[in-house]
Amino acid sequence: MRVNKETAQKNRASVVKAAAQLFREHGFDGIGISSLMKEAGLTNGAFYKQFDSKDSLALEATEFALEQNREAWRDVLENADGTALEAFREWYLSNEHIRHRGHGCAFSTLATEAPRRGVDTQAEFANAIEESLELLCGFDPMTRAESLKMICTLVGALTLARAVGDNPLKSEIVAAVTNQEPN
Amino acid sequence: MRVNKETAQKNRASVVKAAAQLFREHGFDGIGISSLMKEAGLTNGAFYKQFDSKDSLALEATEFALEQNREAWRDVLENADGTALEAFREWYLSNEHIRHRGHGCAFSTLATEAPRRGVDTQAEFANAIEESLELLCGFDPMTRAESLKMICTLVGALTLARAVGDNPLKSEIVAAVTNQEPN
DNA sequence: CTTGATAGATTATGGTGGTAATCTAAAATG
DNA sequence: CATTTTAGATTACCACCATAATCTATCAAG
Repeated sequence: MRVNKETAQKNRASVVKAAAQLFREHGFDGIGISSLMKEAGLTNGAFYKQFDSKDSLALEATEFALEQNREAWRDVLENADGTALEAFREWYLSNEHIRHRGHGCAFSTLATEAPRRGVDTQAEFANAIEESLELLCGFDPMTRAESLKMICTLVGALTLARAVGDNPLKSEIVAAVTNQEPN
Repeated sequence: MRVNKETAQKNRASVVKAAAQLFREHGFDGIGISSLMKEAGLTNGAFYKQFDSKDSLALEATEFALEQNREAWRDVLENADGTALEAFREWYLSNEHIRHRGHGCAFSTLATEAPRRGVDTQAEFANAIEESLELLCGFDPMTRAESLKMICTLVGALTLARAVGDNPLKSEIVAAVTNQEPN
């Protein structure tokens, strides 16, 4: 049945949000439209009234996840207790973040999908990295290159820490990158 | 028709090899058994005479890819022209490597799949990282932590460089991590 | 208040995926 | 050489998937 324009907008947004989470958890090919819609509280049929195709949703969901990223980064950097950089590193490699892929850094979870997808997705990634980079540069006296390198290190560390399961290497990776003793 | 044991072994190996490539390119969910078998020069039906399931092949293919990794690393480190470390970094972030996901570093291409797969896969990852780490430590005067951090940086850089397509950020990422001027 | 438009539900549809049964011809066994 | 075994080919099966048609009830416009 029809719903008012406001509800329709909200529903659409909730699909994008659910997709942004589930794609990060399962990959684009790891989750289907029906599961996606169910998670958003809707059914199959509503999908094509809002989106052209799964691919088009994938692009939107990627944008959304990358935007969430930037907001989270800004939030952590702005509300840091000690130095912004230290706080950021520790938040980024916290056990919480390692555990929750669906709400975590989209660089780690979606970057490997980008090369298989279209140039639009890749442009989104480039754009998001650029903005995140500028954000980071603004908060600490680092050159662009230094900041960029730090992003690479953190993304690699998060990805690998997740890949080893509960192996001791996980703590060792975190420690090596945050310059602390492994626990 | 039946083939001799030697040929059967070779065929099996070629399936694992093809899988190791195609999984890196398309992800585990991005490629099907039939495509896999065709790439190996066989047909659908032969698959279940050699493997229990797609999942079991995924595990073997991951092992294989990770083993290829270690060999490639050793090769580059041993036959370096200048310092082993420099040569390694440059090889790792070469345009060749960035371009060819199917034959490139499995840390970058398969690590995000590991958390969704079983503990076996994760243990394989931990093992492979450990061995690669020891390899690296042996070649240059770096602590374990330093080597581990370097691996994270390189994996992150490769992954992100691939994600941005042909955007200028690609060269910038490579430059930032290899400490050279962006071209 | 009537009427046309439409978001979402229900229900197809065609294709593909993993898996398995059957067939076949060659290899292994004795 | 006769028999049994089996790797691979052919074909089938069932589930699931992306997509689409149809139905329905509400919204929006007049």
